[in-house]
Amino acid sequence: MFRSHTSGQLRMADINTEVTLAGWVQTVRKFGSITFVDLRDRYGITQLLFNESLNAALDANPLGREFVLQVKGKVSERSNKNLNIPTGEIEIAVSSFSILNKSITPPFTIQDDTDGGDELRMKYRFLDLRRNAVKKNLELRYAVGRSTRNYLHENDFMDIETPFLIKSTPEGARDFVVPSRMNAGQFYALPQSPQTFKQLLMVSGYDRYYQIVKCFRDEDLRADRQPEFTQIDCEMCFVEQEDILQMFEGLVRRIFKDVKNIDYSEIIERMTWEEAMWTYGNDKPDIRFGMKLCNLKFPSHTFTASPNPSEGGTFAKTEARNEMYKDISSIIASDFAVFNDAETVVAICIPNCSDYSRKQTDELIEWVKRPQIGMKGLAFIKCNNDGTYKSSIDKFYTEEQLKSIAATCNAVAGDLILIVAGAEERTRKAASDLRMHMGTNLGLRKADDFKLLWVMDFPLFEYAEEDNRWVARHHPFTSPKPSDIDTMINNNPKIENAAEYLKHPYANIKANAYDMVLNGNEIGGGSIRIYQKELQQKMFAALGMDDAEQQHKFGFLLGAFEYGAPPHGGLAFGFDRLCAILGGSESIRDFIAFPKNNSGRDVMIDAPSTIDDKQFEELQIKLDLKE
RNA sequence: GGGUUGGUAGUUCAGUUGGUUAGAAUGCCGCCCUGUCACGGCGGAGGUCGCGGGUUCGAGUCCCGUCCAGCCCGCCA
Repeated sequence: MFRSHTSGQLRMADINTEVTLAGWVQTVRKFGSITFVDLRDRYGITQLLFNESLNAALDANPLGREFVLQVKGKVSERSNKNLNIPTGEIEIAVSSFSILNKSITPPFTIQDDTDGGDELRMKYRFLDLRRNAVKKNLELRYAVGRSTRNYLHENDFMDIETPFLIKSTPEGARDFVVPSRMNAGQFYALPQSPQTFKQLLMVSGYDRYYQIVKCFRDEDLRADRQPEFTQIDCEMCFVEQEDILQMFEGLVRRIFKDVKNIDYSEIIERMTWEEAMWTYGNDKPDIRFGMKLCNLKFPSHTFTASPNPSEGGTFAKTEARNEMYKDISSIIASDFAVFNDAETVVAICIPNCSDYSRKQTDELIEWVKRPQIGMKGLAFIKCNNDGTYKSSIDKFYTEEQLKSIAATCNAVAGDLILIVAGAEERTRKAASDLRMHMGTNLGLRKADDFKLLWVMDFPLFEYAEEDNRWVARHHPFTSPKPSDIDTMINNNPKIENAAEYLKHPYANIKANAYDMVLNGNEIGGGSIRIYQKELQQKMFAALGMDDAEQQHKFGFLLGAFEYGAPPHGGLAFGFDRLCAILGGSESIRDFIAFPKNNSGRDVMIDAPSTIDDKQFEELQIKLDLKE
């Protein structure tokens, strides 16, 4: 028996028990003739006391950090207690010890506040994982997974594995490919998601499926994006959108309860994509704080009629909306060339910031001028507490006009209005980025404050400029809104005038698709799928696939749809990201045991790497790298 | 593909206007210490200033190139 107890287990009640512990040496504190050692394992730290009688043995077998140590001894009450740790009232009076293995000096300290930098920690990830801080994240991940499995199991979902070696269908993200030895010159692809397999499982009648599953995408990385990542992948049949939303609201509430002990009982807000873009400039808005966008000028065709579930009616018919904004539009249309030439002018009202100094406003101007934001500048209006206005556009607008702009922005005395102007898409995004930036600056984005949101009714198609064609915004299996099916069937997808693609009927087709958003992060997304062969073919055709290509890429799916495919839909959560947000982190890396770095490298095992000539021979592949 | 920040002791960092022998903390090694728990005290070792080139009497510092890492944009159905 290596150990009778763990290092996190023993308490006052265990006094005088003879125990055997095994673990790693955290620290050695020598006091002449007595020595204290902190012994660490996954469960905690227990102090060991080596008294005078063991000095000769310790001299012969000196201990060092991270040595693997086994000790026998008696649990004793400490004369000086450390109430900061659970085992702090006791210690082990060691009677004998054995060094099970030595360690060289670790390159960084195995502590919560380690001195190790990211690069080093990743190279020695096996040591980093010994740290409490990382262990806690993996424990949280395990808890989220357990909670998920329990909930889905209780709701009759069945966990079914799907293959990793599948067919490359480069629609959307870039595939990772794997050469086939037995089929020389041919390649498997690793799945970007089990999408088509879970749909086939629906055809097979497994009406509630789930899988916590690895997915692979060969795209550039970010703090919250890894080339291999994990999804909670779910699909149901005989359901409408509402059934799915309800089911997975339930899952998220359960996870909050199980993992964070939070009763998330409030209604989860719903917002159309158009509303999100109009009021937040972003399809995954952080609704923990206000500072919504104030649209002062905009292209009249944007965000046309769109149902708004939260108001039970229409968001704003184009004409009615344009009428509503007529007055402010005419004020904005002054002599100020920047606003006059701009397609879009958007303001954000920052509460209680009218006292910003020149330096602070200059910093914001520099911030929006960075290439990542790409604005030419930033105008501001300070709504002073004395009722006057001080702005960077005083030359172009009268006090009365500034007052009207401020009123449109719902600004009150003490507020600071920031205004960006330019091309619609970029400006809206810049306004959104600025809003998030200010939210962070003002401390309105607290890691322990959680706000869920559904964003719904996404556009079905997106325009791909480089190919001058439509691409599926979600994926090509997403169904259009029933009311838009005719538009899709009766119109030619061909785009005659690339500059005016927004006027093509396809630009306004909405999808039965929904994203779940948590604190400004997309944590899950899904859709009601197409289940009729004809509509699916129409969809593929809309994306520019002829019959032959459809058969080559998705013949299996079209074929399956001929054998009684049920109506179905589903959703997938980004498991890593969900864990990171619940853990209060922006980066998912610390919630993955062995993550890759920014360049997609595993610096610990040094992958990817070259392969042997013999392997190339077996694959019948010759390496000929392009310049 | 682009932007940006960084790379100096095992580690985390400082290093002024270009100027003597590149510093601190921590870790490591040695000695001392019977109640520490961030133990303490004394002493010691430890540097290809990422790499290459240039400017200069002189470069960690300035310039050019390059590699690596972090963050972001593009990309990510």
